[in-house]
Amino acid sequence: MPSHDLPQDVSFQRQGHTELTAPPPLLTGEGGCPIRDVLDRIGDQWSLLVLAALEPETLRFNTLLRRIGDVSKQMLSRTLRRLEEDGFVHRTVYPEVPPRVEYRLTELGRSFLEPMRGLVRWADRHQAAVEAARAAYRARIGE
Amino acid sequence: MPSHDLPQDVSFQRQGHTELTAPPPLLTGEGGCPIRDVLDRIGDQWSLLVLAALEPETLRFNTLLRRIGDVSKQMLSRTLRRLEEDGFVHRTVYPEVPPRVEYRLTELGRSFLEPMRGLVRWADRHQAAVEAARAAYRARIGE
DNA sequence: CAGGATCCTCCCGGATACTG
DNA sequence: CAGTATCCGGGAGGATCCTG
Repeated sequence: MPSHDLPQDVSFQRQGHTELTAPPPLLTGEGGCPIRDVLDRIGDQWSLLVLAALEPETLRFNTLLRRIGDVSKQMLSRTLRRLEEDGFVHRTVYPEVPPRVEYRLTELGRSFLEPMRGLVRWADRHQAAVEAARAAYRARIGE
Repeated sequence: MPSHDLPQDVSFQRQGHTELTAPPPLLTGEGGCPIRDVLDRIGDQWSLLVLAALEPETLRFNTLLRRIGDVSKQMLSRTLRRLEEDGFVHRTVYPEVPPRVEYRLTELGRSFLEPMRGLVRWADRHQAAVEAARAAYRARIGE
């Protein structure tokens, strides 16, 4: 069986990006796959929610904790550090007792929410369609 | 309900959480936060990559498997079933021997990729800024 | 109050084998 | 070829305790 695979278009695989003909560039980028990048950034459970929470106003750690509601201190801390590291969030420590730490979006972080709005709008608009598709699926198979 | 913005309040908490601090639930006729919805849909490791792979052309299971490269059969199978259930992907079985199954995007699935492009474009444009922020962070602390 | 350290649990997801 | 069933290890992430 001569079925040894010749990968035809590996342009959005991790790392192994030997550049070759990409018929329609579309979502596959050069070098690192942009979709992978995006996923690495916002694919986790909390980053987006933190950004959304900070969108209207600067918040302190514990306030953020309560606002999101179902995130643990550990995860919030990790998420914030990552967001700070990536330049999405700015952290300000006020040398007071008790300590006060405020988090606010940077311009970069704010600019990121822009395209996110498109996604949210999509979810809004097509929620019914998705629901319908699920119902149809259940009717066809799930039953 | 007009096209709503990113939540200004606690309206993006998961339902089933006893509310204590914030008064108004603001938007959301019923407890779903759009951001949570989006995350639930594309937050997983593979959905987006599958959609992207199917964007230019209809593909068969094993082809898809190789195209993505680092996904297991199990996860691809699960992902495809979820995408089919949600109406993003259509599955066609050809009664042949050996069996042939093709996956293609539905209009819904295709429309979803539209706002995704915005995100990809953002990642493209700001990749350098993120990298710079990381370098600055490392210089400040990581060292 | 902000968050690090530690422990521990659960489940995601890869590998493999099997079926139609 | 197109999946499903089973096993299993590693990591995500919650709970708790502890510091400054």
